[in-house]
Amino acid sequence: MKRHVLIYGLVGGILITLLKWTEYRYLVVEHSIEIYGGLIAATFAVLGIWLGIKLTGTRPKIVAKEIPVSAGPAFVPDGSKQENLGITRRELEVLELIAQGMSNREIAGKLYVSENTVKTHSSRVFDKLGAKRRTQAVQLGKEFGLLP
Amino acid sequence: MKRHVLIYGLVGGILITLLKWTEYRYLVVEHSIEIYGGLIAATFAVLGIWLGIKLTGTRPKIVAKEIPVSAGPAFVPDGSKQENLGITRRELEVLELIAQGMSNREIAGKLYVSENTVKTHSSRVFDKLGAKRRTQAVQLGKEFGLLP
DNA sequence: CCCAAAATCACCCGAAAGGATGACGACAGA
DNA sequence: TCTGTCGTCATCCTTTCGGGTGATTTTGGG
Repeated sequence: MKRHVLIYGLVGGILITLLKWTEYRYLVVEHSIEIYGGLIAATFAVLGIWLGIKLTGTRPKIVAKEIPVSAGPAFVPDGSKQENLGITRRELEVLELIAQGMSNREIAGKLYVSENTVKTHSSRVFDKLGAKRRTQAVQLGKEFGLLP
Repeated sequence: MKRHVLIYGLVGGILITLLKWTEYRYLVVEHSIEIYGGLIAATFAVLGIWLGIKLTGTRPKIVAKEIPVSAGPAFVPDGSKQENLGITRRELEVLELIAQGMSNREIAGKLYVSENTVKTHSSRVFDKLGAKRRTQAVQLGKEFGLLP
């Protein structure tokens, strides 16, 4: 900032010297006073504008700009975990429906199979997950990345 | 922006008129030319600075500012939802433990109460959530923002 | 074609969960 | 002080779950 003021003063000095010279050169001319004034006005106006821009332009106003970032992680089922746990498609399917709060009977209806079938699937998936209850199976399923 | 240029022109006109007047008034005085020039210089310098500031000040530089936003979801329990559903502290507490996959017996042990007490709490919270099963209660609890 | 894995279904039994109801003490607010 | 809510516990009964076992059918890969 000090640099600008210094430059401004310097340029001012040079201008004054210059004007002093033009003064003696054009004072004889009629209406030279208007030309002289206009010149000074124009010069200092430009100079002022430049100074003004310099004074404020280098200090950018900080504007908070909200950036959405990521809203939904977009769940992707962990196929590798599913594999090394030996969980089959059907079993995972049943687990998902369990996680949605459905009963064995409801799941059986949705999958067009008997309730007993659902029970075997769920029993197996509980075994593989190491769960004793369906709520625990859901919890573990999420931890393993099998469920959203 | 156009307004500023207009004001600038107007002030300029007034200044010129003013200077025209001072010209005839002080031209007789020795060295009035220097005073005159200085006056114009100062005036237009100030004017220029003002214009420069106006020209740049209203155009704030946009600086991207990353705002954490997500990263850690940092779950906050929805107290209002809990209230307008009429769910008490204890009931929510039981619901949370259910969501972690615990059995009624385990919950009873953890809370130092009888299993029957846990069953009443869970029954009540199921009622208030409109759930028929504990897995469904967990699912609904998450949807209502009561659980992480 | 054959085999292994997967999916299907059945039956039994015990454990867990859930519904309904009643009761009692603590505590806060009217 | 009276009342309502909350938390606690119990009992009875039904439903759902989960474990165990066995069996049949489908299906995909060698």
